[in-house]
Amino acid sequence: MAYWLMKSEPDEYSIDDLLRDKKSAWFGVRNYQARNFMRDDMKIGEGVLFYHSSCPQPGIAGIAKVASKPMPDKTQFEPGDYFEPKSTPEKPIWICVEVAAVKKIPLLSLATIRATPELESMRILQRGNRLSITPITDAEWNFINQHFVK
DNA sequence: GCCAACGTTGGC
DNA sequence: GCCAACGTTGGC
Repeated sequence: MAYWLMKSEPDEYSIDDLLRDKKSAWFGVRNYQARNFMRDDMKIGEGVLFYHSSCPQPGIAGIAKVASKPMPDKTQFEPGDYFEPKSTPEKPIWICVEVAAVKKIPLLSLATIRATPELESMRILQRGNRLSITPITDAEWNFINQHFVK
């Protein structure tokens, strides 16, 4: 069992959107490392911290879980921002999973994460980290659930 | 809007 | 395969 943090810009897709939809494909990831986590490592039922990025109040806004096996990201075949000319249905380049809402939590702000010694190991705090999907350790997951999830 | 950090591209 | 140039991310 592993745990994950997934970033989303709330203007694009927020925890409230996921609660409304119950479940959503995590399409639009165009980074190989993040894709590989979805394709190779994420398993149905694993816990996800839903992180709001590029917004006035960045931080962890809710809990979700992995809800499907890996599947082709269909937006790579559609005209628009996510189109990938090198992809074919037989050999899709971009892979995603579905994510299901669990609950919203009181915002665990980036500032609070920074100020919490038990969370200083989190990948999102490390220098230059830009990955939109990062693993979360058991210790980090348990600490956040005990202290910040109601 | 700025800028540090990192990823990707493409010429050689 | 190297590496400079460019693009993107994301906090501030």
